[in-house]
This record gives sequence, structure tokens and C-alpha cells, in this order.
Amino acid sequence: MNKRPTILDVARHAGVSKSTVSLVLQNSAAVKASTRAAVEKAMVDIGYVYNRSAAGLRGASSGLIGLVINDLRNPFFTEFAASIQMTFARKGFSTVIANTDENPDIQATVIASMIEHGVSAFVISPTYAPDLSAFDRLEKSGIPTMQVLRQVDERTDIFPFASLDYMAGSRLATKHLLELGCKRIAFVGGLEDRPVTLERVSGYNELMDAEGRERIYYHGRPSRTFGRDIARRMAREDTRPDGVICFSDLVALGMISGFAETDILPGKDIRMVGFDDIEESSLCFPRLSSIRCDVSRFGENSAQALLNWLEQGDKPEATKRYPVELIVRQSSMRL
Amino acid sequence: MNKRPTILDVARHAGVSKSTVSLVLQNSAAVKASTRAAVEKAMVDIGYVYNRSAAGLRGASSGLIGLVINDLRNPFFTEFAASIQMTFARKGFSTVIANTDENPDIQATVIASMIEHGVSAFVISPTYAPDLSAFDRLEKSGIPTMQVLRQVDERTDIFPFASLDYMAGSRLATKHLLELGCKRIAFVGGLEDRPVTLERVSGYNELMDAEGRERIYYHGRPSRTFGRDIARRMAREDTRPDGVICFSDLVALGMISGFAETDILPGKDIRMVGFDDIEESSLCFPRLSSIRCDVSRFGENSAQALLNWLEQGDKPEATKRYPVELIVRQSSMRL
DNA sequence: CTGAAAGCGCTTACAG
DNA sequence: CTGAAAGCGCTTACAG
Repeated sequence: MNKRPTILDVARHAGVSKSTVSLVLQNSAAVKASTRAAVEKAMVDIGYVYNRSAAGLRGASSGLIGLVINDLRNPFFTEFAASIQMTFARKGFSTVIANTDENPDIQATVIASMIEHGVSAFVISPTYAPDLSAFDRLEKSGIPTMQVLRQVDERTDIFPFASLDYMAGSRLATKHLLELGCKRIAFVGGLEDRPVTLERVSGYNELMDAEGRERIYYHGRPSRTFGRDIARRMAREDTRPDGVICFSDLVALGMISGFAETDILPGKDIRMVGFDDIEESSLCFPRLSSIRCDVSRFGENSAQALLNWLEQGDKPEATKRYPVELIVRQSSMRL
Repeated sequence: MNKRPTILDVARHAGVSKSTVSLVLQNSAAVKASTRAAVEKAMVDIGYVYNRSAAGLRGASSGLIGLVINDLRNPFFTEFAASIQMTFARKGFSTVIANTDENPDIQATVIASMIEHGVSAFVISPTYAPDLSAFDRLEKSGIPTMQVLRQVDERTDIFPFASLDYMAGSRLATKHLLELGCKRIAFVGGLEDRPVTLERVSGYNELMDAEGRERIYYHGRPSRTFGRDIARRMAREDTRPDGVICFSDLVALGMISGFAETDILPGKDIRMVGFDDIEESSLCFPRLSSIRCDVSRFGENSAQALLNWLEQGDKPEATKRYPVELIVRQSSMRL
């Protein structure tokens, strides 16, 4: 393993100057095709590999995007991360990723370290932190940063926010259950007072209030475990809800399995609508009705918005909400 | 946003020389505590941030690990990725991630780009590719590279391989079902002739042969969809298996939901054991017996092995298999 | 279209 | 323990 060839080696090999090689690397139009070809051949011949550290030092973009996610064990965020990463890769950007696990300290650390690595931009699904020092640091760094899925810093003029239209989603779900004749509709899951919860519950509140129906909340972590526990509890209640909207499919899936243990079949004994429409929802039994968020497309869109900011300089709008749709399946229908 | 301060600015501010600042950055013992403190204060005061591109150019380690995963939508790999990333983060390393989606071209591209970024090491769960040129490139780069979960390149002396003891796992599962009195035990899922499939089926083959029992395979993609389809098909068969070992929990979960549609309850009407023990398996209904691989711990162990290689220079053994265990739950018991 | 020169912000010997 | 100097591999004007 003798040392890596540099552009000087390439230049010698191709019989041109160092600058010419650099111009080829930049895809400059100022190099004639034959020269370019010769240089490119030389690169292959001697096994040249571009040194981004050197380029970065001289001011070139690192082509590195920092992706900071609050919970990478949740399939919703995972699918988002995978999708955004692949979109970046397709455009020649690499993704540095970190799971903060909802820990503000980890979040601060990984952001700092990504700045050191010279990331060209950030996409952050932030954790709820008591202080905004991480964002202050980001602001000082001047690195383009998008907040996605969770708006933690309200300065969306600096940190544009992109998410999904959760309010419309919960409106769709509630309307659906009301039209089906449900009288007692409960909302299950979501930590109280969290912005996401407020959003996902807002359409429900609005329609329930309009109909003069009682709001029934079961707040809690949006996990399978919580869903399962609530289903078991609900099974023992005297006046059980006849309709359930879940904060997330994970909660709904947990409820389906909790209900299965108590011989309650969603779609027959109770109507259920989930939220997110993860892959599993179309495969479980009974099939779960859900609000499709299409995070995969959302990931692509977000990536593209960021790339436009980076490359064309057009900053994303301060707040962008992508549409969602209701997918009706067995769990909210008569079987 | 005037330009970022450099070590020269720090030096001026702290009243020392540039080299001293650099030594502080290296955590060198050759700097006395008071000097170090002064330098560190200066850094905070003027908002200095370390420039890794510059350091990298001069030969410092980038502190960047390349993580290349064949399928980031699969919770098994996701959990692994999250765990290994967090372990690296704890040790001050950042992780560049890429999902290859089982596409050798994408794999080649992302590896090349990570090399350009100067990653200090690679962890690869490779996709099966017809040619090994990606690995050849890796070898030439001289960057420490571990293969995990899938051994695609057989040169494990160069690319140490770490995985889980799948053979022992399938032996455990088969033994368990045999002891429970199962007569017809099927193995469901896994693409034929794939090394992983061969491993996960090997213990089954061994014990079935020893008992003189017929091997029954249902080969296919290890997905929920495949599991569901097989369950439905199996429900219509005359001589249905009385025991099933699944290639993965995903397959088993698909089967549970397929069986639910046909009123077959695993644990009562058929015995099932999954493989991987993902979180969901302890939450679904019926609870799924499974071979616990503990990918989370595996991720930590792999990360640590790589770090030892990088920092202490002790290369991991050529092939390392971490133990697995059988977790018995409802799906393989009489209810 | 191509060449010679300066410099990005660090690290690394080498003196002192 | 600290200072002066060279150089890592690029990019970027600036001439020609």
C-alpha cells in the first residue's frame, strides 16, 4: 500500500497540468472532451481517488448531509431515514446519521461532531429539549438546517419546517368513524401536550366538538406495548368505545394484538383507524385502516427541498405540510 | 458570519503558539494543565470549531465509520444499524450510513463515495453481488473492513466476518419442536441457496435427518407477505405441518396474521418458532417463540471489535459467531 | 483551453 | 513544555 495517488500523479500520467485535472474533477466546461477523456483514463489507470478532505479545506462542499433522528427504532422514522438517505445518495451526497434516542445531550453532541465533519446541511427530527442551545449553535454555524416531522425551534424562518398534515389526517379518520355511525370515539396514544399529539388530535377534537360528542383520551407513549395495555383495559370497561383512532399504527397494532387476547375483533366488535400506514398495516389481520403519510415520499420530497436550497439557493418555505390520505381497510369496516 | 476561527485565532487569544493549541486538541500530555485550561477557555470564548478536513489532510483519522447495509427497511438490520451507530457515537465516532437495497451497483457507488470521504473503517452487511470488485476496491484502499451478518467475500483474513450462531439457533428450535412431539416440521422462508438460508436451515436439517424425518421447505423471500401467503396455502393443505420454524420473525409474524384469517391459532393448532426475536415478537398475539439473536448487543460487540482493531490494532478473528438462545412463548406451547 | 503560484487549517517533527 | 517551518492534496484566481 504505497501512498494514494494525487492529482499531481494524474497530471503527470495524463501529460497535463495539475489545474487541468482539478478542472476535470469540477466538471468544468473549460476542458475539451479529448483532454477530459485522457485525464479520466489516467485516473482509472493509476487508481486515483478523490480526496474530499483536501477539497473541503479549499472550500469545496463536503457533500455530506447530517441526518439527526430522535428515534431510529421506530419504523416510521426508519423508513423516513432510509428514504431520505437513498435520495441523497442518488444525487451524490453521503449521509451521516445519528439516533439521539430522545436524549438532548446526545443530540447536542452529535450535532457538534457533524459540524466538525463539515456537513453541508442538516435534516433534523429533533428531540424535545428544554433549551434550544443546539439550534443556536446550528444558527451560528450558518449550515442550512431543516426541521422535519417535529418543530422544536419556532424560528422556522431560519430552520424551515416540513411535516405531514396530521390535522387533516385526524379529521379524515374522525369523519370516517362518525359516518360509520360510531358514537363513542376514543383517541389512543400520544404523550399529552406534545406538539405532535396536539396536531394529531386536533382534527378529532374539532369534529367531536362540532358533533357535541365527548372526547375520550387515552394518552401515553406511542408504542405497541401501550396499545396492547390499553386494549386489555378497554376490554374490561363497561362502556367501551365503539370507535378508536390511534396516534400511530404502532399503537393500533398493539391494540389489535391486545384485543385478540380478549376475543375482540376490530372491524367487527370495534372500529379502528391507525395513523402513518406503515407497511405492516396492510398485512396484519385484520388489515388496519390508517392515515397514509407516505413517509417514503415525504423523505424524497424533504431531501429534494434541501438539495434545492443547497444547490439553487432557494430556501424551503417556512412551514410545509404534505397531504395525507385515509386508507380504509378491514379494521374500520363491518367484516 | 465572518469566517470560522482557526487554531491561529485561538493561539492569539490564549497567548500561546499554534502548535500548543494543536497539542491541546490532540490531548497531548505535553501541555501543562493551566495552559490547557487557558486554551480551552479561548476556544469557547471565540467559538472555535475543529476543522476535521484540515486535520484529515494532515493524516489524522477522520473518525468517520462507513456503515453499509443491504436492507434498512428490515427492522432486524435497522436495529443493528441503530445500535452500532450509537456505540460509535459514544466513542466519538460518526457514522456515514447507506442502504444498498440489495443493489450491487448502489453498493459499489456508496462504498466509493465513503472512501472519498476518508472513512476510517467500514462495517458492511453486504448484498450478494455477482462480482467482488467492491471488495477488491476495499482491499486496495487498505481501510479496515468488517463483514457482518452476511459473508459475501470469503477472504475473512482480510475482511473479518462477524455474525450470529444461526446453526445453533435452528438446532435449538428444531429440538424444541421435536421434544414437544411435533411430527411434521416445516422450515418456512429464506431464499434457496443463500448462505444465510443454508445456515439457518442447517441445524434443522441435521436434527431432522438424525430423526429420520422428512424435510419440508417453503422457500421464499423472508418477508411478512411471504409468511402470510404460505400460511394461507398451508391452511388448505391436507397434511398440514404440525410444527413450523421460520427463517425470520417477519415471516412468522406474516404467518400468524395469515393463520388468523383462516382461524388457525399458533400454539393451539400448530406450533411455531420464529428467528431473530425482534421486539414485536414479545408483543404480538399469540406471543411468538423465537431464537433470540439480540442484534442490539451484537451491534455493540461488532462496533467494539472494530474499534479495537482501529485503536489497538488487534484485528478481529476471521470468523466470529455470537451465541443465540431460544425464547419459548405461546406460539410453540399448548395454550 | 492550460500552467505556475498561493493558500485553505491543520499536524508533525525539530529546535530550544 | 513551546515556537518556527514545512507540507498534506486540493481549488482558485491569474496569466498566457
